[in-house]
Amino acid sequence: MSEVKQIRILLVEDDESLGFVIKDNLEQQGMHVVLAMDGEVAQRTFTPKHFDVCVLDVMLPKVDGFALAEHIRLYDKDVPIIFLTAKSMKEDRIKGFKLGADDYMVKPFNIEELILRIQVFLKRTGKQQPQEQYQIGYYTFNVHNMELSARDSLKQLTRKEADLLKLLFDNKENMVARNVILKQIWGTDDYFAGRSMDVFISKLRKYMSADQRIEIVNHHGIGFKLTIKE
Amino acid sequence: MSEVKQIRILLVEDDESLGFVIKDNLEQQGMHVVLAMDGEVAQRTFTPKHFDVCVLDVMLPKVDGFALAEHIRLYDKDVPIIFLTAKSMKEDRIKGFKLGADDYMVKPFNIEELILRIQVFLKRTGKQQPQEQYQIGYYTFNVHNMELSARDSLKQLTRKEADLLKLLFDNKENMVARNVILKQIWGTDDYFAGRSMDVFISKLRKYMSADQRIEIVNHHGIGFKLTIKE
DNA sequence: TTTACCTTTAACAAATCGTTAACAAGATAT
DNA sequence: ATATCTTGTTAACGATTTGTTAAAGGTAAA
Repeated sequence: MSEVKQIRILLVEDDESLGFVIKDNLEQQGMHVVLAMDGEVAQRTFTPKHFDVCVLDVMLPKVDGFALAEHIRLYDKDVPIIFLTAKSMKEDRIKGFKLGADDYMVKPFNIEELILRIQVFLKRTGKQQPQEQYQIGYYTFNVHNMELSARDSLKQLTRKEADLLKLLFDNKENMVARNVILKQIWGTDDYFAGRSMDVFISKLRKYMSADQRIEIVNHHGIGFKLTIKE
Repeated sequence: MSEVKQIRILLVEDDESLGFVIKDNLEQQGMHVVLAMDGEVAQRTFTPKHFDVCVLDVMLPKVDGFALAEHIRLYDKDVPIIFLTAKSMKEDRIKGFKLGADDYMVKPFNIEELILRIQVFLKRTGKQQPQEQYQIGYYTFNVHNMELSARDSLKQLTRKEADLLKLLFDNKENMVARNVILKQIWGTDDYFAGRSMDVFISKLRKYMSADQRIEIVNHHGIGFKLTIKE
């Protein structure tokens, strides 16, 4: 089938917290994100043929988004550019499109929509997002499809099962505290959420019981740890 | 819609069964395929300006693929040539590329990838395929006409049915989230759009129910996945 | 306007998931 | 050692989601 490389995004955003929120979200999608906080740094960071999509704030210190886009276009006339702008002024929009902006989002925007638009470009340029596939013992865990497959079996996980397994795997060989799991996946860490979690741990153990090397161990009063022997 | 000429492919392959498999697949894409079983026949068959892409097996009886390429290049220095080669020998590749092979594939290869590479050439040379045709089990789905046809039947799909089927097929074997489908096709993801989508899913299932291998599976609260077994 | 066709809404059945309950088994502290 | 708290496991419940068919609503062509 087609090649699957990690998608690389250049994100230029001077608002630190927003920048990190976007970065986090895109990384959860399996993309690699380089975040630049001002236009000057971005200009130095940009390398032709390196990024698959650029996301630029319009208002930036030192070198603004439009100038940056011009710079990028000099070196790469194809890379999709998405502008982020605080106002919906038509002139901005037109100016942006003249410089070869391919899309444009008005703040505040929905991050899921940004992800969607990026994916549209990736598809258009024939690129594909890698699917996160974890190897757990002899199981393969496809995060996106929430499928846990072995040589002969395929178990469709539910959302919570998949979230929990991913969290444990992301911290494999390390203890994950009960309340960390609970807050992250259940949003609360009251008694019942805790019991619910225990039920899910039990389910995951059962699903993976065919591979003796995989263990979800409990530390009394602390939390759980996913270990894979050898 | 404007009239678009049918794409013509010259396929030279001495392995009869492989030849027919490739021919079938390309024809399902709406291309016209002339299959020659040896280099000599191919040489007589080739007419300048007639074919849009040539696909040549390297090892052929009588006149081999490289000699054939030389012959073709004499008369048409632009037509893209793709070599099929059983071995990945370096000398083979170098010899081929010098004679103007534009791409090559090592057997055994994925037919979908061959189709993809042909499409790259068609795009590059400004030619377009008259119509996208997808193979879904034993159905053929013509995106432009929105027709879903089997050996004996032909079902005219509506716009939404066709959009939905295309979206699912573009992500076949992968889960497509409900809200992704909804935003992309319905433009909104409110409750009623969701119910409407469920109705369309039900319709598509019914249309394709004759082929047991095709399944549109639901993952509770997540989305749908089109799978084609085998 | 009528007609034909497509999409949405409604209505009800069926399936699924997360939570809770209930009880057993471990672990820890007293 | 034993009382208390935590965890393991199974099953049942209830809420939500989905499957499906039919009716209603919309829209564009005749």
